[in-house]
Amino acid sequence: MRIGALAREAGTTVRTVRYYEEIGLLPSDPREAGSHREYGEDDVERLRELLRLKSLLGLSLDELREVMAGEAAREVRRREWQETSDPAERERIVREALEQTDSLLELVRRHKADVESFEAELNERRQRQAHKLRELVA
Amino acid sequence: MRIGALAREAGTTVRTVRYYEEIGLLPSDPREAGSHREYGEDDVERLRELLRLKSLLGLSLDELREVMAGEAAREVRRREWQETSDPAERERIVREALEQTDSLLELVRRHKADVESFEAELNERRQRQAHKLRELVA
DNA sequence: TTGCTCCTCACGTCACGTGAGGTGGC
DNA sequence: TTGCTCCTCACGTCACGTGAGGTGGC
Repeated sequence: MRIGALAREAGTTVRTVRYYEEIGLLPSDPREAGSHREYGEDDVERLRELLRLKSLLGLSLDELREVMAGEAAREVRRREWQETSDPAERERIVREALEQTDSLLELVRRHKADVESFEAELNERRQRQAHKLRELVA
Repeated sequence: MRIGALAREAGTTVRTVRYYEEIGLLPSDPREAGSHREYGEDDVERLRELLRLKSLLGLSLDELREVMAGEAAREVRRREWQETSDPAERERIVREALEQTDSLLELVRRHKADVESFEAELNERRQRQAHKLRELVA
């Protein structure tokens, strides 16, 4: 899969993918200078998650880098998982993955709470306006 | 109220206020060159609303300008309201205000739906991980 | 061979941050 | 008079957009 396909699948532009690689948000396995980049399905997923965290929660690329420290660890965990069959090891890996998911959920819920409080404020405003309208029509 | 107080009250910086004035998001009543800007309580409210629409929904300043066409109209409505006592006129004004509030609510609800669908996806991921953990421990 | 996509500079833009140097009001 | 805040340039930065000019793969 080349860069154009990746960008299309993830819903962004080729330039954004190159920029994310430049600043280290996406992996840049060493290529011959001028040769094409190659990507897989997990790159699509990773990029999609980055884009959603950015557009929905408004995180900066620096903040994304911190969150993605967890995401990079996620891939490492997958590989470790394949390489071990020790149940104790596997349990540790799953517990780490759970922690990462929980911290993302925390972020999303906090943001949702802010959105809901704004929504509530607008609803009150609507109530007042509707009330005023009823007064006038009555 | 001067620019520093306005920025503090609204939770932003002096530079941002000046920039918003420069691009026409905040009013720039003509001053003598070099003299101080003056603001009131409604400027605080307007700025707060701008900042929330930007940070929560991720709107660009161009998009804010469109939304604020409605907000500017809101102030105009307030003045019109004071100047008329004709019930038909007043009814029209309130109906316009309601429409503006409803369109903001639409924006907020759409965004909230996106956030909730991301939250749901993370919750599913959490479920799968918790399930895997139970398998390992059992 | 012809299109389409890819590559690397490199300058432009949006939304401000951050001094530089100077002036106004309690 | 001394601080603090204000003012206007103006250059810097972050997260890309947008060509310019050239190369690679079906």
